[in-house]
Amino acid sequence: MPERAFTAGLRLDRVRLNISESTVRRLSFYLRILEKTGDAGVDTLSSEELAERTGTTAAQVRKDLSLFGSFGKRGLGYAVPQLASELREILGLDRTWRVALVGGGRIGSALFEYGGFRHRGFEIVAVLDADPAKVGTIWGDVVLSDISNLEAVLRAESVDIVVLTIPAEAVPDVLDRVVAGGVRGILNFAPVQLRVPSDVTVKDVHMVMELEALSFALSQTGGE
Amino acid sequence: MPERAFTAGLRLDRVRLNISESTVRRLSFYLRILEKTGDAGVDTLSSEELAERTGTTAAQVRKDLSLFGSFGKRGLGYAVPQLASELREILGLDRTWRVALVGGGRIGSALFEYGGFRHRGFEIVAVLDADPAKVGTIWGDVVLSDISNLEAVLRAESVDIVVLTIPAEAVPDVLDRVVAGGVRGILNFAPVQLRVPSDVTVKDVHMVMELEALSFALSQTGGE
DNA sequence: AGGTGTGAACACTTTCACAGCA
DNA sequence: TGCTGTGAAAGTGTTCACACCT
Repeated sequence: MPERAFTAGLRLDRVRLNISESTVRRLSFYLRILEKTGDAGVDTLSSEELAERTGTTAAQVRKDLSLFGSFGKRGLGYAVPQLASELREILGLDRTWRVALVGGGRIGSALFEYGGFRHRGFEIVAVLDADPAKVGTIWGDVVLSDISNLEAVLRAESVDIVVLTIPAEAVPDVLDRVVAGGVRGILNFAPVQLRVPSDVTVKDVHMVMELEALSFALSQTGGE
Repeated sequence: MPERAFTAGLRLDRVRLNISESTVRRLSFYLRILEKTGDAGVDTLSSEELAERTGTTAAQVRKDLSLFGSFGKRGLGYAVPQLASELREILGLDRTWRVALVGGGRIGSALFEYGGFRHRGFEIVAVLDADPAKVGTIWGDVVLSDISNLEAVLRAESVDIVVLTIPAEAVPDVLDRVVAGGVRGILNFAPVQLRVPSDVTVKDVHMVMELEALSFALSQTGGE
């Protein structure tokens, strides 16, 4: 792995440091804003401006960034393209990730159709489902595989990340085989707790739970 | 030692108390587990068992529940149907919520197709889009409306919650009109920060940011 | 004995406030 | 002067440990 002398010390720190979930989510948001303002021809942004556009505070922005290095210029702010490039490297977005979609049902096909993943470097290289009627159908430039070949497909395609959109009942069996297939990152849409080895990272997207949280919030304020 | 008021006052406290995001998300998860185990014929669950199934700790479960009342029986645990019913009431799920889907593009139509919302009491009563070619098309039992009628449709259908699946550029204008339409809950899929009055609640679903968080996690451990 | 409810301790995150540099 | 980078303070959320009840 190539190292740059300039930031070499910081690079090493970051594996030891415990970077919080919330910090990472904000970094991703900062990057989005930087790309957007960069396209608009702006070449410098202050922590204050970044904070305003991402709904946080200037101090928070500076703290988040300072965990990884000193990217700003005092009195000026941050150089947009440079910081964007740093963030891409920090987030591991300076490469393409190979993604398998496990579950070709409604959510699965929706995510595939959506297409927003590919633009940001997440390429769907395989789609799998248990339904024999779906196996062999063409999805974009991918042929849907039988989930019984899960491990083999994951290894053959060098899959880094699995997007899991199967029903809750199917999870225990499929999850074991995803892990056995060497995958260490899972984006989970099934409304169950995934139990995985500590070297596997899971991020959950639970839309219904978010709706229920809205329901809670509306009930609170509405009842006053 | 100061004497505490008897538990009768807790219901009232709950509007004043600040319940954290994470607590609400866990409550929603507890409810799911309770419904699942209830269907399986189990009628008592300990905090330990609930914790195990939701990926948290027994102390956390008890703390979360104790914010709203004393629902358990010492030495026994929690009665499944009773606690489920309490949680539904706490979360405001003892009613139906009227939802409008604003944005009939890929994500929007995917969410509509998905159908998982209706089962949990979130009924989609309107779909809106700016594309003239889509206006008038039939979505289930709903006719897609022109987004230029947004406020009127929201009021006519007594919409409680908007699911926002429009492109980032369209957000500022549409958001103002959603708020003007009297909606106080928004499930946002657009990758921008929504600025809303304090009586409006927003929950974000940012799938690409979750993928980027996975990318970060994989880059960290992979480099060691 | 067994498991809840809860104050107190602890850990983590955010905000403050200001030194230091362009 | 303007804005970053960062220790210290404040605030929030989680875990511990045990009294208490069935």
